[in-house]
Amino acid sequence: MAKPERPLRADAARNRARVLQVAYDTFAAEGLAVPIDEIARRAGVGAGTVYRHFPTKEDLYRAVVEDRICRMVDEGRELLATGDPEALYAFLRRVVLQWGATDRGLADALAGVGVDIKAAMPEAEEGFIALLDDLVKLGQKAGTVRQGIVGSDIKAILNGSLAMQASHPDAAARLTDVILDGLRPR
Amino acid sequence: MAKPERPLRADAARNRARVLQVAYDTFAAEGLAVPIDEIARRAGVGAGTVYRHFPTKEDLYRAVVEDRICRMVDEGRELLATGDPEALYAFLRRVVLQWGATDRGLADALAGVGVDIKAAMPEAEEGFIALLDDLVKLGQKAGTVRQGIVGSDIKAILNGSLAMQASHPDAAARLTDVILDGLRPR
Amino acid sequence: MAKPERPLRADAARNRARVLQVAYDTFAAEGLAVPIDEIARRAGVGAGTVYRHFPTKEDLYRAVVEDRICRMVDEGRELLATGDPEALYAFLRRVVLQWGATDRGLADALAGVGVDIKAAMPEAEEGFIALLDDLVKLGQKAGTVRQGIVGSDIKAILNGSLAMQASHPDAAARLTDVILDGLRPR
Amino acid sequence: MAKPERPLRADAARNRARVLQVAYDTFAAEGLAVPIDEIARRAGVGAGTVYRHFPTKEDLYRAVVEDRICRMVDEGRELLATGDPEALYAFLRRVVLQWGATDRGLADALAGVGVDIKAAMPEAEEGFIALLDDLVKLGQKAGTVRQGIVGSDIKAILNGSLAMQASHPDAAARLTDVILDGLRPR
DNA sequence: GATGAATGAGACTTCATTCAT
DNA sequence: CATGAATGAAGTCTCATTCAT
Repeated sequence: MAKPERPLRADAARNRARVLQVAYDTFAAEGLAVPIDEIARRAGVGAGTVYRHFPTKEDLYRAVVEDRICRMVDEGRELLATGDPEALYAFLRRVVLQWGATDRGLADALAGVGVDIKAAMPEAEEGFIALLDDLVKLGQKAGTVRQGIVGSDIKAILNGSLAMQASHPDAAARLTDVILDGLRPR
Repeated sequence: MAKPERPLRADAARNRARVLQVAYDTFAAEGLAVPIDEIARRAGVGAGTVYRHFPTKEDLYRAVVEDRICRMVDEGRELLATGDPEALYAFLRRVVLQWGATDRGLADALAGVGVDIKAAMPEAEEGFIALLDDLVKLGQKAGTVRQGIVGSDIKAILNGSLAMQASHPDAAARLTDVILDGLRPR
Repeated sequence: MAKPERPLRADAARNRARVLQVAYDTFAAEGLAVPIDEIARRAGVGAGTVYRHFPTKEDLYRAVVEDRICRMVDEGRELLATGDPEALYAFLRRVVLQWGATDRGLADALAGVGVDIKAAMPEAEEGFIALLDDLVKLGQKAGTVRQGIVGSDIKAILNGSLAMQASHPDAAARLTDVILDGLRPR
Repeated sequence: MAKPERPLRADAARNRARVLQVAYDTFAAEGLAVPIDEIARRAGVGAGTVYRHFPTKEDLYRAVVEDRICRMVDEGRELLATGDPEALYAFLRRVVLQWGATDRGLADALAGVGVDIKAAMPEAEEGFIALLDDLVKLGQKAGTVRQGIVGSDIKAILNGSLAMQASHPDAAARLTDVILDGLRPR
């Protein structure tokens, strides 16, 4: 996928991957305010190298988010493949409680803080919405999800749940179930 | 009430109120990243004047948020006084849809972005939680709110709902109802 | 002395004196970096009142220093009147050890930091030099001060001794005697 | 010597040296109140460059002072090596009259204005005191320096002499000899 | 005359981005 | 290509001085 353009020299690819990983860890742990120099330092490269791969800070952040979303989608696809009527709920719980707990950047990204996903990464956004659509339909067919709900609604609710988890981590598990209850047919 | 201390000179009070109003509008519209100088400019005062009233940027933000929370609490108290078993839901809908729609700073504040409300404004926080407790109990007595929920849970869910409204304003009305449905007894 | 111009209303005179006293204490204790607002606050007056009496911060500082120098001269005159051949040394010891220990502003002033005494307060400067001249002559007549020394030399050495006292207060008493020994005939 | 760490790129070393030189000249000529921006401008670099090499203004000042002190110590060591019983006096005269005449920052630094040498640069301070100790002992052995004096006393007296030179440059040569006379045995 | 609020220039510092090595 | 030094535009905050009350 992406745009191979030119296969990138081996060391360059290694650097790119390392920067991406470090940026992910750092944004997740400390938010978007971390200077690029700091990320470069932690990745063991010069600031210039970061800028070679990601021309602006926003580009770097976007790449991090895109990577995250793709991983989320991968996990969701696996759950979908099981055919479990509870797959949607299992997916949302996992994202909120496991990812959200360690990844402040993810919540921000989904909420549109720092980057407009839809505009910046239409493909990732589409894939994500498509997954949610599929999970919703699976549930609706099995009667575990109320009618009238679509994939983008789930994304909105996921946003909210992540924000809730970020601000009230202790109550998040219980309250996520409360919120998800609202998605079930009465 | 509050702290009379000294009634503040007429011009000072005028400027303080204007700065607070401008800061509110500006934070609401553009988030926390706006420079103090810009707020001063819009308020038609020198930067020094802002700093006289609010020694640090956080102090200003805190004052804005405190003001907002107090207004929210006032509205909530009115709804509570009607004794309507739906008062909790009416309150949350109003906060999310009417306030949240124009007030990005409010969502940030409740989510703890930029200021730790509980630490910075314990009184405002307490009053808010107390209101939510009362609204919850009213609903529980009338059977419109499920057992096991407490005021701070509502605050967490409100946070989430505001984040949701911020990122998906078009679907917010419908989805807020979905979320609130989760609070009702099954 | 000074310029009576108009005898100053009683309350104004009181304010002026209070500001001067507070400014002296504050500069002595904390140096010249203290804001005028702080001095006004400690004096229990508005900043505007300070500026009415002392149009600039330098004017205030100058007045403080002039006042100090006058007091120094008064003490020196008393010692001179005793006719004691050691009067010069007694005077210098007292100024360095007793005044210098509590009055950083004095050392700064004599050293020309913050204000040029000779230019700003020619009268005070002249009176001070005249005193030193008299003390030197008294000592020279009695054979306790070497020839070739004049009043302004003493002022220079006093400056140095005050600087020494400021930076090494513990050794100042002993070392002041060492320095003063250099003034005695061999 | 020093800390090789990494040899610093050629251009960086050049800029660092230039900033240090300009800072030295500027502090010497105009005191510590000069803004960093002004030093950057005179050095022909951006303010950020100054901050890269010297993270705070104090760091810059400290580096300037440390450099000065090291040069002083070097000169003193040379004089010591001659074994001349007058070495201490020659050293002090040279520092006061040649250095002090053009270097107000040096006097300030030794006096502890703006930076606490002992705390900030313990090595430089120790080396300086050790040199003075050696010079004193050389003189005491030869009978040119009175007993009971130690290196730190000389530092205190040097401080004073520099202050004297700063405020009364014309009389400094003569009066320095007077002060130094006090150090000789009677 | 006194007050203290307002002013606004300017200090220190940070950091996204560029570019010489 | 990688490096990391240089840049310079902001940002926050301070304070001498002025001026409306």
